[in-house]
Amino acid sequence: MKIATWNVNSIRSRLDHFLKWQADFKPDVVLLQETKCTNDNFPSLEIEAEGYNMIAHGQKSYNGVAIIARGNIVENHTSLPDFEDEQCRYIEATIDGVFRVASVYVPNGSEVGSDKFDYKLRFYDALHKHLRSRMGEDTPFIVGGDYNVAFDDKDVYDPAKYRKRVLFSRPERQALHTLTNLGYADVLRIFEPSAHLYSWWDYREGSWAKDQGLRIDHLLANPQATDKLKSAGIDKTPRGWEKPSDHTPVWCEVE
DNA sequence: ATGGTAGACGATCTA
Repeated sequence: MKIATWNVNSIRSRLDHFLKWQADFKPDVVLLQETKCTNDNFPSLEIEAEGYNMIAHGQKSYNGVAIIARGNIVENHTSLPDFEDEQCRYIEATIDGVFRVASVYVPNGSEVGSDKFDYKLRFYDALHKHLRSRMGEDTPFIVGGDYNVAFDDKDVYDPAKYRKRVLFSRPERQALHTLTNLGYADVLRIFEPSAHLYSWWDYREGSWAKDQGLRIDHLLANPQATDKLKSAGIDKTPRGWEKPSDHTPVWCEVE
């Protein structure tokens, strides 16, 4: 079973890319971020046409998350518990009653020290508390999304440049690591321990052509899901298409 | 300190 996460930067403007990728890659579960549309405007019929189900939690213009799966989806959260948030950044569901997934779109943070940066850290605190509360459950659980933070130097094309900047500053890395410290695995690194791999390339400065990216999209797995992992990778193909999202899918295969 | 690009939306805001 293949599970992927993808920040599509508007599902409506990326629908052709999504459908092509869906047909080629044949995922069983897809976790989307930055859908940028209300549930009413979500192109559900096209996405469901090939035998998929889906749920979404979206708003006008910004943010928005969704879960697409071949199996039966039962929604259990559309926001982080105990975190007042008008922005649509979290959705969680049970698939076929046997495993759990969540799609998370962590705030970008704008600039270190800004109000948006503070909001990002508070979001991480709420995410940490929620994932902690799920630890110890027997159900396999995979939380995929745009975490807007890179784990380590090898996840950033120029670590020195980003050391004190948003996406790689010390407080952000500490916040991201609190999640793995709970016992959730950074799935990609189980299979690719040392390669320089990225999931996002800025639209500006020809970053894609120069392969100047960051790995800020992650799949985190609880121990029960980690034990079932078979493979993982980053599918760079859609990033090379015309008018792409600035992010590309990150995937894993589980038993 | 600024600008570089993209998307939503209809002037800027967010990333």
